[in-house]
Amino acid sequence: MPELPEVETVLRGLSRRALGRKIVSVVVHTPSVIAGPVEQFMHDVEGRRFTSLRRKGKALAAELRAANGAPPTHIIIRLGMTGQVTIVPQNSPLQAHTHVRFLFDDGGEEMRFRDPRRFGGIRSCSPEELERIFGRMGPDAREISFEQFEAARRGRTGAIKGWLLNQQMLAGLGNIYADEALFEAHVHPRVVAGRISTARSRELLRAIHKVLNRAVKLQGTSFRDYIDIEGAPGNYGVRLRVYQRQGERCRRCGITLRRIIVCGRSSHFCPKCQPRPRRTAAPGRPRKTKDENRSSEKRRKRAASIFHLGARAGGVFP
DNA sequence: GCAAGCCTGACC
DNA sequence: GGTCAGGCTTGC
Repeated sequence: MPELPEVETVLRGLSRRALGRKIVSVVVHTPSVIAGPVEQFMHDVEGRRFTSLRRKGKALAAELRAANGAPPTHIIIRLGMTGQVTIVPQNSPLQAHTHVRFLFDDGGEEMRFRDPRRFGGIRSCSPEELERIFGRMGPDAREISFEQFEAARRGRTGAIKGWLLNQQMLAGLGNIYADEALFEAHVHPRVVAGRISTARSRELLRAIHKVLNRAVKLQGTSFRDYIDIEGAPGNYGVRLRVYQRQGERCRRCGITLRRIIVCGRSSHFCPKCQPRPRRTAAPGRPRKTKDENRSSEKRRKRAASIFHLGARAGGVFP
């Protein structure tokens, strides 16, 4: 799954292969993956050149500039669970679930956004909107200082696992690296975030940085769908210690690894290396189920909402 | 049936 | 305000 290291790998690939190139036209096969009006998106992108790339957490942003000196626009790409960005010849066969194509003016190539599960999406925005969206996220997980980490963690009553996955606390961890870092730091996923000792917390942040840095070096983990810009898988898979290894032996102590659900997410851990705390986060109560039918309207709203674009920020409640 | 990221909304 | 279940999607 694309988490911080996978997005970083895509960014590095794009800076080699897309930076400086001009997009002559955009083909949108699946409008619902674009947040906001498609015409606006095409207008913001066509005829502009990739001038810089940024990443925060799992979000990738590209700055686009026109030749006439108009203010720059940005596109933000979220890969979701199965998103892929590749650069291929324009005549290469179109794979199923290819949603958007950005045609370059030189060399007969194009950038493609493909996403079978459609949890990802793309939007265009102004520099100000980009700052607003990035500003809503916590510090990037690779850059967060221990002081920032502690300030965000203090007083939290939920499980550490859910806290690590909350992008407003720190941005970039998903299920794989959250589990790997918790194992590395000997922390049980159900420990109450705010009750971790300062010493242990320091270990945890060190583990997060270690796991992420190593994964960046190995160009990410390809669990199912992830590939880089050239279509190559990541190499961190062989380094996984707990993720999806339930039933297998812990490489550290030999005991059988387990899988439990914490905050609705599968969590893989070693019962011996990550002992269960005496006090755990209280599980949430069962909620009423919503009896709503799926609709294209709902899908459109969701595409907008993953970038905070929907009714809340857009029109109805400005 | 399960996996995932990330939103909304129901609860405290 | 914090916390977390539910739901979206589709291939395995």
